[in-house]
Amino acid sequence: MSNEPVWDRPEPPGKPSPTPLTRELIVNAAIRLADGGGLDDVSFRKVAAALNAGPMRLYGYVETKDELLDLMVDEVYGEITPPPAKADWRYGLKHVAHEIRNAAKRHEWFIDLLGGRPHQGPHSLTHIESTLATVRLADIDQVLGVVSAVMAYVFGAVRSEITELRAERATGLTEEQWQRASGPYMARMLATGRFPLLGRVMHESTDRDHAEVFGTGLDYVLDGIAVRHGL
Amino acid sequence: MSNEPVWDRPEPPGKPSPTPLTRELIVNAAIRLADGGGLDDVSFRKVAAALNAGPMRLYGYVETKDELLDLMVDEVYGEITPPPAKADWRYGLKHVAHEIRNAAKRHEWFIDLLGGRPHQGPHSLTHIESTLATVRLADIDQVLGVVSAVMAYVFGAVRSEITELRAERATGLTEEQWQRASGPYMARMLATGRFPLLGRVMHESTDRDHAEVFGTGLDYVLDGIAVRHGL
DNA sequence: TCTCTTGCCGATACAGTGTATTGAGCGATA
DNA sequence: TATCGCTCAATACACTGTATCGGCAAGAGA
Repeated sequence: MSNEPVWDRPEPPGKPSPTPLTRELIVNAAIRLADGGGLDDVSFRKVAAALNAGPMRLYGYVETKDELLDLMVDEVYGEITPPPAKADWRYGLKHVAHEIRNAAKRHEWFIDLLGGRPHQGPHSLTHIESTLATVRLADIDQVLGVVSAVMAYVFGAVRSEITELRAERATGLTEEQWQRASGPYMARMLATGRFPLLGRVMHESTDRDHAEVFGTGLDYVLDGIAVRHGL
Repeated sequence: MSNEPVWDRPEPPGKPSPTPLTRELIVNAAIRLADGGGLDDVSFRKVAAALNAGPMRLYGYVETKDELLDLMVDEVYGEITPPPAKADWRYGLKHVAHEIRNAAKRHEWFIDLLGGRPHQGPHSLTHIESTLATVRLADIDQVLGVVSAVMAYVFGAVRSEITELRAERATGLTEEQWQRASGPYMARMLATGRFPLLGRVMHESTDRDHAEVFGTGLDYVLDGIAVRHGL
């Protein structure tokens, strides 16, 4: 249970222990592990081992694994630079969107954690605040609606991009190899003739730059906002 | 590893065993469990127990747990009714969007599985095909771009909605109770004065109907598509 | 009808997980 | 110096996905 947030719970003060250890040290170690081998490599035992400590030692600094994951997410939010204070709403939101995408490129696990639970860490909060500030509409409900819509698109788009990237990596990088792995099955399916458009997508589609695709989709959302609110 | 998809791998033929057991039975049992207690309740042991079988028995029908999850996702895709064949593109995409949202309302775990791995099941494929078919643009790249953008928004929006719903449920339904749980911490944060807009959101914001909020965001995306492609 | 073989099912086993509990050692205080 | 309290590590527990193995039961061949 323990829904009481912990972002400002104090750490134990001085630790003349084997290695001094901080919550920050723990989070950084966890992030390094996750960057290297994915979220599966983030276990209390492995994180502790990376810090020359026993697993149970961590519980002095972090109450539960979910809390550790929250801390990791907030840390990444801290890496995200806010849009220039007086930026145009459109430029500002674009900035935020690409900033999140870049963060997810650096830390692929980030996107897996993003939608899953509420983010109330200090970095998350300042991030939301600065994003809301970009949209200068009078009605706060409209501001929230606009930001939520953009974020929804960003989360969804980044997630699917990372997923695709992982899938490519898993089957071995090249389209060639994919043909050999999922190919036979997909070939059979396409041969049924029930999926003509999917067939066209797979055969005719030119693989465009991912960032560009992301930007185009984002422009749909921003255009829609512009027309609806006359901006 | 085993990237070879399994959607049409044949089942073992006759089973006059204690209970006959089918892949479909297994998937349905898993879905029932997940509907009841979330994805955490989907373990081979629990699913097998629900079918009066030993855990290892399932491996005759399902190669791995990930495969079981894929099958569950595809089953839910099967519940989604496609848009009317000759529907207007806008109406068609709206239909698909709400259909997915409704499915996620029935099966909250669905959205957790959605972005995470590629969906190549038969129901998933026909779903994608019929969605692509609603967008009648000549350039297949544009068709894909439009559908991807809409789906990205839908996934992101539904995910955050379900997440919020779960959070409410966890802290005990009422705003009142939330105030007592996360309240003190958030109150402290807001009291710093560093998050004026967030404060306004929490205090002034009227809690609108979720479906309506979802629809408004969706309209942003659709409007943007309309203006970009002159539809 | 009896035997052999084949294939499936369940029990057991293993490595891993998050975390509760317990015991030992050490630093600070009385 | 003796005691208290705190911290860290070891152990333990329940649980996960899955590999392996042993037995049983049904079908095939003589």
